[in-house]
Amino acid sequence: MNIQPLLNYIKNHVALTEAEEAILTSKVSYRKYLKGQFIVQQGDVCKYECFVISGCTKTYFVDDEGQEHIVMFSVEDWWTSDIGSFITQTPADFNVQCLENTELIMFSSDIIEDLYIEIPKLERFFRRIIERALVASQKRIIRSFSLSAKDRFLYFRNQYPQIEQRIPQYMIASYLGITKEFLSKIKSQIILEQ
Amino acid sequence: MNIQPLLNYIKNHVALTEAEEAILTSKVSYRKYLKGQFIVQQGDVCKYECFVISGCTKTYFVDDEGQEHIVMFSVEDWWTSDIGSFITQTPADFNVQCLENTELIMFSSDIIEDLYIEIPKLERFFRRIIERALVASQKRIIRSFSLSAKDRFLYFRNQYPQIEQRIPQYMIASYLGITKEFLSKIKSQIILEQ
DNA sequence: AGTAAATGTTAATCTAGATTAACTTTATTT
DNA sequence: AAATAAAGTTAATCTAGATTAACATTTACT
Repeated sequence: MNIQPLLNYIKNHVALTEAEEAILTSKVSYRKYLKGQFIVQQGDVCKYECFVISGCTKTYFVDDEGQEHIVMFSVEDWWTSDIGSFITQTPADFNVQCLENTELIMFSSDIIEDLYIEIPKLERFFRRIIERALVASQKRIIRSFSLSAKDRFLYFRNQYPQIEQRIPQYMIASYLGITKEFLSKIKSQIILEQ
Repeated sequence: MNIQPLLNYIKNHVALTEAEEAILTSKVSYRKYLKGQFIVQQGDVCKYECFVISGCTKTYFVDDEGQEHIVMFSVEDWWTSDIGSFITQTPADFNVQCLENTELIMFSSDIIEDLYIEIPKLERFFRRIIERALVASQKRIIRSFSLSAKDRFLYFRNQYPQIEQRIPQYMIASYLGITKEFLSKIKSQIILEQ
C-alpha cells in the first residue's frame, strides 16, 4: 500500500507527527480498481471518501431522460466520493467510475469521525479541503452562467491540460454541459482562428 | 445585540456549554445594515463570515459585459460572505448587498481561528456547515445542467416559497440564470397550464 | 491483418432562451 | 393627487447550442 502521496498532500496543509501518521496509516484502507469498475453507484449509500493515488475517475449522474452528466474528474492527488451521500449516509445521486485502473486511499465514514477526535489537526485539514472545494464549486456555477460554451472549454483546457489529454472528448463535452457535436464545432472554430 | 438565533442554530449541530457560549458571544460582533448597503464589495478582501439575524441579502458578481449574476440570497438563519475571499484573504469576486435592513452576527477571520482552537466543537460545527454548503452547491450545478429554466424556477419556488415572496422577480431571474422577460413568459405559461 | 466497437467530425435543421422595444402596473416621492 | 421611478408584461426577431443523421477515424479484440 502506497500511502506516501497522501501524507505529502496532508503535509501541505497541516503538520502531522510520526505517531499521528502511523495512526492515520493504520486506519485508512487501500484499494485498486480496474478500468470501468464503480467506486460508488447512484442509489447506494457512499461509505468512503477516497484520495486518488493513481488513475482517474469520473463522477456523474443520470437524469430522468437517461442523459449522463459528468460533474467532475479526479486524478492523482484529488479526492473522489459522493460527498452528499457520505455525510448524510443517504443514497448517492452520483456514480463514480474508473476511467483507468485506479489506486485509492479510502476513509470510511466510521473511521473518519474517530480520526477527527484522535487527531484534531485532521478535522482542520478536512475543513480546509472542503472550504476549497466549496469555493471551486461556486466559481464553477459562475462560469456556467457567465461564460459561453467556447469560453468554458478554453478555461477547462487552460486549467487542466493534463486531464484534457487523457479523457475522451465526449466526456469533456458532458462535463462542460454541451453535446459532443458542439464541442467538435468549437474545436474546429478555435483551430481556424489561429 | 440579539445573538440568540445564532446560539439556537449552533445547538442544532453541536452542544456548547454556557461558558463556551459566553466566549463565543464575547468574540463575535453584531451590526445593522440598511437596505442598499454593501457588506462586501467585489475587489475588497472579505473580512467576515456573517450569520443573518434578520433581513435579506443578495450575493452577486458583475461579469466582463457588466451583467449582474446573483449567486445566492441569504435570509434569517443563513450565512453570507464571499467565502473564497474570506479563506484566502484575497480580493472578493462577489458583492453582498442588503435587500432589506439587515442584522448580522459577524465572525472576523482573526477571531474565527482563535475560536477553532479555544472551542474545537466550533471547528466541527463549521466543517459541517461547509460540507452542507458544498453539497448544495454541487446539486445546484446538476440542476443548472439537467433542468430547463422552467423546471429550475419550479424547483426554486418549491424550495424557497418565502424568498420568492420578498424578492423582486428580476432578481429571481438573475439567480436562475435567465432574463426577466423569459421568467415572465414562464410564469404566464405556468398559469395557463392550471 | 481484419473486423468490430468506440470515438470524433460535418452539415442541415430545429428550439430554448436572449435581445429589443413598446407598453402596463405597482411603488415611492413630492 | 400628481409625478417619477421601479418592476413586470407581451410580442417580434435573433442566436447559441441541441438534435439528427451520415460519415470518418482511431482503438481494441480475435
